[in-house]
Amino acid sequence: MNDVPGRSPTLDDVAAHAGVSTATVSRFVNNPSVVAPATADRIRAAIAATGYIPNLLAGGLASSKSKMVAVLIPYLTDSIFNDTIQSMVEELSGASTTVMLGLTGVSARRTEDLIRAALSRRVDAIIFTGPVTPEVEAMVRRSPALFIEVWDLPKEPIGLAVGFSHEAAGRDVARFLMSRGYRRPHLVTASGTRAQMRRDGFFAEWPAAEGSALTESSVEVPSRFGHARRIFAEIRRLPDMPDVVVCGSDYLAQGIIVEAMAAGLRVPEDIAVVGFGNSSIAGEMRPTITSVEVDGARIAREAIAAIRKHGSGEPLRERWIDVGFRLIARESA
Amino acid sequence: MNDVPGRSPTLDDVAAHAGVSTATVSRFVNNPSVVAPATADRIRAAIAATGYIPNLLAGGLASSKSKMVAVLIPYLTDSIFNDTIQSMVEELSGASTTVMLGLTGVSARRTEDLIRAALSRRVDAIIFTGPVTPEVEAMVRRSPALFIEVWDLPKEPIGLAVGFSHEAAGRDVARFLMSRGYRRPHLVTASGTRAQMRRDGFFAEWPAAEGSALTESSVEVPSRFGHARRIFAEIRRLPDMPDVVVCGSDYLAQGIIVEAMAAGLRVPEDIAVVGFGNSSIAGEMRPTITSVEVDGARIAREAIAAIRKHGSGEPLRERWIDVGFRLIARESA
DNA sequence: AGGGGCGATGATAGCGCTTGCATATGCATT
DNA sequence: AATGCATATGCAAGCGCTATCATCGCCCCT
Repeated sequence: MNDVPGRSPTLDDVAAHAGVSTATVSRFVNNPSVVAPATADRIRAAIAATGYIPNLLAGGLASSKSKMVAVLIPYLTDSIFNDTIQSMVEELSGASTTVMLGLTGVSARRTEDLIRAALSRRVDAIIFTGPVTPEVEAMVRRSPALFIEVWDLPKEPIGLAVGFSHEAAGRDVARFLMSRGYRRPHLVTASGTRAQMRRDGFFAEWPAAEGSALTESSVEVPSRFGHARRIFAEIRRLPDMPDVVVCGSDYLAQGIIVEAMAAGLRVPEDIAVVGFGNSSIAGEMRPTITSVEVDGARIAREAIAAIRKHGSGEPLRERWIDVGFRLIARESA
Repeated sequence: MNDVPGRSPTLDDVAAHAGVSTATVSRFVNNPSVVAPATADRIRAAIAATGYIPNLLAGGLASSKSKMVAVLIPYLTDSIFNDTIQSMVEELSGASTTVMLGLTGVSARRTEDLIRAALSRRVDAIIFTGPVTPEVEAMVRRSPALFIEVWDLPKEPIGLAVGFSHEAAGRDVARFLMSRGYRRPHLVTASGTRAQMRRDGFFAEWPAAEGSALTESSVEVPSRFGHARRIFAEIRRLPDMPDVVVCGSDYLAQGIIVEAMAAGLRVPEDIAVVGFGNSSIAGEMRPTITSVEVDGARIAREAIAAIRKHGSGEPLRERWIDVGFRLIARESA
């Protein structure tokens, strides 16, 4: 099957086999419609006969575009981004771009290493979520790669930001709970910046009205199911039980519900719960979980549309794309 | 900061700046210890001054090794592999290899495309899980990339297999449940091959003893939390209630527990539940979930050790690495 | 019939790095 | 002093593509 067993076939092999120049084969590979139909057929046959697989390292070097984008997120496990990543990877693969995945954790050092690695591969874009250190900013600014911050809308994005206002989301949740008559919310906030912003929004909106009280506790990022035991224990020790627990993720919300039920409480009658992210489980849990929906797929699409534009030389017109969010009231609150 | 603003600095720029040849800089970058300390210092300074970032496309082309490995899995969301992937990506990044992530879904077509894409990047290895079609096998066999099938131990691995016997795992669960006195198990099997193997193992082991009955239902892969409603409804319609539900993932097990509790049943007294994979939630759920632990981190380590060996020219001695599994009895069964 | 334009193809100079080979230097050995 | 052998560095030929420019027919228009 393989004409030259020792080494993998190259463009030259295909060209020789098809009786055309390498340039023509290259053109065919990148855009079949520019070669004459008859030639195309011969090349196609030659490719099949030789078992040719393009070498994108060489291609990328020559064209200085890698058709590769880096996706850098903090965690994979139980992560609120999972749905977004899933769509992102699907969309990108569909557009025949390779996804380089990096897990930054909370370490700035690691983030830097990953950015450097991405830049080393001359990625077309870096999709990033998390705090940007000055070092990272410096590296990224002088590179031609498009830098896309997702899930948030920083005041001064380096490249493009695709996300929503966490502060506004926090406010919305506060208003919703007030309107439902809750008076004693307990916030569980993860140490990450975005969660803090939602918390601040909530606090800003919550009225210091009579009979209303606001308590809180914190967890390490990410807001996981497993944190629920400790948090619930903390809540029970509070002098006055809160009437609703506001969580940083649906997983944590799920955990709180499980704990509450194990303690013999009813949700939402005895204690209500609000999640965040509208993960698939939110609608599947019993009771179903009131949550804030973020359109992860849309974030993915917008990011990729921007990458495509940027790739074809078009300058980006906007610096922020606000995809908004939507509070979905379900059974848990 | 950047000496030549228009284009990103190359090895030549650094070499000129440090007053050495490009070869020396290249050697320094790849293995600092081979250049004289004084030279090393000058080069280090030159790199800092120019803001040089190596171009791995060029490097890979020249050395025909990309320091990149492809990780191809079916899903990300709620996936039983999440922990494995997490460790895999961490380990790989630590070894300064880039991870190319591909989501195959259940489509053979897509799998092929992803394998082709990986091969196009001249990845050093492909870490794969899922069924291997003849087309994929053909492509992979003629490439120098190491092909590692994880999570399973196929009879004839193409390259290396790192996993465990699903059939044995199924048998173990069966024996465990018998010993605990369960008599009416209900199996929930996902349509994937590995889940089928566990099921077959379970069936082979389960005795057709008197008073014992075996029922089953099936779900699409992956075995998700969300399937629980339908499955539980199915179970309730059974003429005789099973005494234990055996699930293909801890997420599904979690879902069954939630459904059972919502229906007013006690777990495990009224109905017991067994999960699979020992995801973090297994030990955190209430009740904690009896599950089969698979050492995902070990799979990751073994795979990466093999890649490193393969990279340094050593031939692989073994074709299978059995990491085993361990049934962890907890509260749910 | 001549010229212009266009579509299809070929020739070829890099893209930025690695690496085998050659060279140079220093030091221990005879 | 002559020899040998590490060790440190330079030279230069590619790695397999892409993209620019040039060439060649061929058809259409005047």
